Amino acid sequence: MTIRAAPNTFNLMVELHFTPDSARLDAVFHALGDPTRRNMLRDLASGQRTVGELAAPFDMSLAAASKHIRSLEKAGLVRRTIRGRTHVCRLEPRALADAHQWISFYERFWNSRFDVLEDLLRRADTPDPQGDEQ
Amino acid sequence: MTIRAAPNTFNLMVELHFTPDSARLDAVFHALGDPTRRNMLRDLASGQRTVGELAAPFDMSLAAASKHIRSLEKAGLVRRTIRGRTHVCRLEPRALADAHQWISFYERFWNSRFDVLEDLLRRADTPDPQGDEQ
DNA sequence: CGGATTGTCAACCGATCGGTTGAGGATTTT
DNA sequence: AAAATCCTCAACCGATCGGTTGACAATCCG
Repeated sequence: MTIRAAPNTFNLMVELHFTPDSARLDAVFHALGDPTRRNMLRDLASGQRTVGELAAPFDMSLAAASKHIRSLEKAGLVRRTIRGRTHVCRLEPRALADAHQWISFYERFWNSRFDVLEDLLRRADTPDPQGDEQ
Repeated sequence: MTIRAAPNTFNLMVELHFTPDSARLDAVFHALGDPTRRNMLRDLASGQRTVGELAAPFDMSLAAASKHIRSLEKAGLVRRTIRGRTHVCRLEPRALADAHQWISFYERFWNSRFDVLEDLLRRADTPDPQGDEQ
């Protein structure tokens, strides 16, 4: 009889090439991939908003907007506090910072003074078989 | 008889609250919202890769990986040049820069020394009706 | 030529997405 | 108590997503 680690969520995620980090980024980028939700975030940058206020600018049912907000919440981009019958939403910048940082890894590829050189280097590491392109 | 602007794609997009800019961000964030595609970008940061090389690390068919690459391409995150029978992919940093810049708008919400003050100010612009929270 | 190699395409599948409607819970207002 | 307000929930719908398989186009190699 061998001692085996009990299967758990974390092992599963590792096995499937997921990390908690990756799962969060999935949710954040997915949330950002919709213009309605991006507009809601813009709105929240000016201050807290109720669900109704967030929904107002959009030509859709309140239920639909509510789902968008829920998705923002799931991604950690928005926090909600219930005050009586109204739900007040605030921007939660941490998740945005995470996404920002992830993208920052690639910053050197667009804002370095050595753009051209770097590009050449990146191309060079697969030797060019002197063929025509296209 | 009135002179009316001929309907065109741009007008349609404006009317529907889309801008070309927004559509691009949709594609970019959507592409980034999948761990397979993010891993592919990481790979491309080390140099150009063929479709086969990009697909190799993943436990999925080549056709599936090919679709991911296509989605990265559609988002402008990757450029492809066909060289004989192999397709060589390179990172295209501009789209990433756009996404990065979009998120940067919110930078003040996470890295300012006035985090707490700003938060108070954002909360303050909707007057607090002295009620209990939750 | 014939056979690998590289990659796309089209059809299909189940799951998720983004929207709707209707019902109703909870709270506030009258 | 009754009505209005704020919002969620559940069921449903068509479209898109992420994967599969099989066929095949194109190129390289023997």
